[in-house]
Amino acid sequence: METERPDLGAMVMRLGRRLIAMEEPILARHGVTMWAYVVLTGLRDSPTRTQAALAQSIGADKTRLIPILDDLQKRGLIEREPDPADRRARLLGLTAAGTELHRAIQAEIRVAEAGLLKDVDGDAFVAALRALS
Amino acid sequence: METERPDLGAMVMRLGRRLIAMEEPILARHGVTMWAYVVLTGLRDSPTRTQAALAQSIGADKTRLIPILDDLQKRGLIEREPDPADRRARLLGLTAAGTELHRAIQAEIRVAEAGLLKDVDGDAFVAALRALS
DNA sequence: TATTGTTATACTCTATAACTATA
DNA sequence: TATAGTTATAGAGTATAACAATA
Repeated sequence: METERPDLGAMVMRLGRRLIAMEEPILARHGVTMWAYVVLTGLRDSPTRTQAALAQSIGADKTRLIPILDDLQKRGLIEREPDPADRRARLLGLTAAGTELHRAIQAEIRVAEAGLLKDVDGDAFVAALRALS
Repeated sequence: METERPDLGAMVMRLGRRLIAMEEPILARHGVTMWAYVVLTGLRDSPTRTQAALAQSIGADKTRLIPILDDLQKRGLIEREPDPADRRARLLGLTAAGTELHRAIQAEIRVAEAGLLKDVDGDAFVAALRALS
């Protein structure tokens, strides 16, 4: 039997805001926005794609991606070159610098997450969250 | 030891989007927006307040509240009358109809939530989520 | 003609600033 | 003068529509 509680949605949203507040200083210290970090993560997980496919995989609009990719490319964090086989498409991937930046940021985020999870059964929570998300 | 997994923030955001997608048809069927439902919930949890206090408690701007309150009042779901002791303030509360509408919506949401949680240890997940949020 | 990426535009959401009325 | 609520305005974020290059 379950006691009175807030809606799942309300709790998840509050936790989401808390996590963003936690991550934002880390991202800022490394000079990337949340979306830029999401892009780096997306490219690390699946390095070669068209921009449209990347946009869909991270849940963003393809037009929103463009200034983000422009910036990441200018800073040497991603590669972005026309596909020789179909010059309409752009092959995307992390550079060594991009890979390292992502690794560094994610490492800090993991430390912060561990601090948050230490009061609960973290493994069980993460397992359930993975199944639900 | 923890296996490779997405960031907590990414998973929580995905779950949040999933929950919103789940709730939206329920809310639409009852003719209320997400914010209107949040307002009803806020007033049920703590019936009497100023609009500014309500806004803060639900994490909204006070100016955003106004058209929502206008609509809820016009539909007879909330009471909103000047405080006799300080006529600048508006005393807010649910009407019987508002209480019943909120109850009906929340009941449907709980059913939908149960469907979602049936594949995981729901009680443990909710307990951890409460603690974290 | 269809598709990828891009640019230009419009729309939605949200917050800021200015105003009215009470105190 | 200070505060609650309201209205008007501006800003950020996002999506839609039009365009250029390639297939």
